Amino acid sequence: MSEFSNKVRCVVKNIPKGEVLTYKEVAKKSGNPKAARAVAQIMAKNFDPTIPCHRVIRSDGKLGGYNRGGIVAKRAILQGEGYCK
DNA sequence: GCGCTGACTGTCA
DNA sequence: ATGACAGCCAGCG
Repeated sequence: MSEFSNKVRCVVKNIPKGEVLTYKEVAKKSGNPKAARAVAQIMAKNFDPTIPCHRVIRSDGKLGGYNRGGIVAKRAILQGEGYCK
């Protein structure tokens, strides 16, 4: 695992309840503002149970995806935490 | 080292 | 506003 992936996990893990960061923001905080795609790649295949990946969304305001119950579960979790769009 | 893939993003028609 | 295109990056075979 490279340092970048580790950073990504750390950033996502630190997202407060009720808040959501875009892949771009996460990538930026991880050290690579242009690695939004890489972030998505890490989340998509190497999911970490300690990370609330459901708090990571697209810059469009769309949810993107979820590998742990589907986009539906993700939406439900966000709404449950207070993120209502 | 090369090429493919993907939960992305920004720009143009 | 919507769809198509190109650019970028890390992980894997």
